[in-house]
Amino acid sequence: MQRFRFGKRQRLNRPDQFRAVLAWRCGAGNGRVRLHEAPNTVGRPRLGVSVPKRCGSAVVRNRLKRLAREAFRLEQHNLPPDRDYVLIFTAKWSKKPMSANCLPLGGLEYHTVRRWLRQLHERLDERFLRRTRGRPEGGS
RNA sequence: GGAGCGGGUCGGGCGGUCGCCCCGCACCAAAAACAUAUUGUUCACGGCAAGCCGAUUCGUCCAUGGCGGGUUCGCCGUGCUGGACGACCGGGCAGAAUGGGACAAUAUGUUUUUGGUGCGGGGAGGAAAGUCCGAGCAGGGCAGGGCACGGUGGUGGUUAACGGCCACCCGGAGCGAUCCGAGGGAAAGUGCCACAGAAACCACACGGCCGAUGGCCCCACGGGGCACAGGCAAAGGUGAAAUGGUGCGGUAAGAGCGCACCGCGGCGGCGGCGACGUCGCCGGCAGGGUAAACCCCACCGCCUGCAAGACCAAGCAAGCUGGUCAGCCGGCCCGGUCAUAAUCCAGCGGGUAGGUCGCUCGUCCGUGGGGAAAACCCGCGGGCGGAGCCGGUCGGCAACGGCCGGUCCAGAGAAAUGACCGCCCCCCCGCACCAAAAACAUAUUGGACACGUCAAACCGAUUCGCCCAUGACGGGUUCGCCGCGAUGGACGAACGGUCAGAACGGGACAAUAUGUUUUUGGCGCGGGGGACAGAACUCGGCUUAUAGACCCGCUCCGCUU
RNA sequence: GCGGGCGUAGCUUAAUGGUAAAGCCCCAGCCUUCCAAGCUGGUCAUGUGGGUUCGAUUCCCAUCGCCCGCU
Repeated sequence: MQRFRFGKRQRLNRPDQFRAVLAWRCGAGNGRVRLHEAPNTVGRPRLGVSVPKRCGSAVVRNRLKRLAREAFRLEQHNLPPDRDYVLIFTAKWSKKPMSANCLPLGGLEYHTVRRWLRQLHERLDERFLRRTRGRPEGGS
């Protein structure tokens, strides 16, 4: 029976970890979020979420991070375990549905974020494997 | 019932599954430390009886002689030599035995850390927000005064403190409940007041009025004229604002010149802690606005901020240059302090970007355990403090304070409170049903009504038409008659009456029934919505955002009793 | 977290408390065979809400938005 947990050891905690993932330069985005991947040697997939301040107020940013964590928690067994992931929210969200150039937060659910995560990972997977074979001892 | 004012409380609830952060307990795994045991290695680590030996030392006894002194000649004292015994010391027994230490390995136990599993407990707000004030706390080596600068600004109180809060005063808004007010000083000084206006604070210039009085002229002696002296400050369109306002008197014209009321100022009495109020008297006005312009007065204020600061680990280069009448409290001065640079200050260059504490009530005492320990850790009990929260009570109009009791349980650090489902609650929309009310339509019944209709026939002091008879009277005439008209009668039409009201029709309105629509309420189904907003060292306030729900007190208006 | 600063036409900037200015842009007209340039005229603003004042872009308070510095 698979457990769907997401503790502190499954997250990226330090700024240099984030920088290492982004320096691998393997990412894709869909206009609302970006996903980056990089190999690790820990033996479990790890996620780091980055929500910049332009996404909205503190309530909005907390909401986005919780949705991302919930999506990763339920999707983690479908992802390759030897990688680090960084999910970056890029669009501007708002609680008010009528705001200009803001996406409404009300209709966003974790299913949507989970679907984005899966689609972006499928787009990245082939590129990731090619780069890993290219430099087999790269991640020293 | 409607409209409104003030204050307070809450900020969806219950259940299930999965998940996050912190704390405690238990178990498992790993690592480290410590303790114990065993084994091994090692150590210029320690000790070892009796018997034996000895060129150690001491004591007792015996023997012998020497020396010195005394002598009662018996001997006494002292030392040396030899022997025996005893004690001590050294050697030896005596080491590859034994004890101890260090190190290593193994086993067991304990503790700590990390990870995992299970159980239990706790886990966002009234504003956590904005960062507008005030404090605690920390640092600036020591840390004070003045100036400058900044803030506040009715009075009294409250508080750790505040620009907060409470009560009162004054001014303004409102019918009112209530609300709003940076609300000291313009007679200390400076500045500004556009345009308009005679003039914006400076004289009363400009523009005016009068000419009573004096002067001049004329004269019919009643007076009139001139505007020279002189008097006056009322009118002067403007403006936000113009040297008190209105009215009456008064005058040559006028004027607080006089009076009344209002405003203003001064003095005094009374009430109040006070701001101030009130009463009386006096002054006749003593001179614009602006201090959220500079300023004056009173009071308050060091600066920096938990990314403060302390410790540990790692790393780098105790590097270079300059400074010393400096620098250290920064804008200035005084006072204070360090004392010439490894140490202080500034600049350049180099390294780190990890962890623990601060930090989530604090502190003290007693006791038990661990411990070398007064340190420190754990458990239990109690006390004290706190500007925390809740309740009660007392004082106070209140803010608030005193006392008593209970409670003090978020603590992350790329940053925890979430996701899904079900039921319930509140609001909105749609549909269906039920009930009530209203409107409309239809039907039936009743039906106010100064609403309308009614034939034929009959009647008529009505009107008209036509016919007949008579032809007054007037006019014309071709003398045949014509025209107009009166009267009477017949006929026809109209009009009025009778018939004819308890008839017929219309019909406000009322009742009943049915249907439609609307509104309200209830119930059911479906759909949508439930705000503002996320702790980051901690408190006290303020400000701002906020769907709604509930409670309390009060005001005004309308209706009913 | 703390400390500063700024919001004026579509854009860039002015403006002692007294009619909000200029350049570019846009629109219309003139000129030109047409375009450009030029000329003439016009439209368009003090972030928002209060307060002080006779009068606020300016002074004060609150609020919203943006920028910068410490780190």
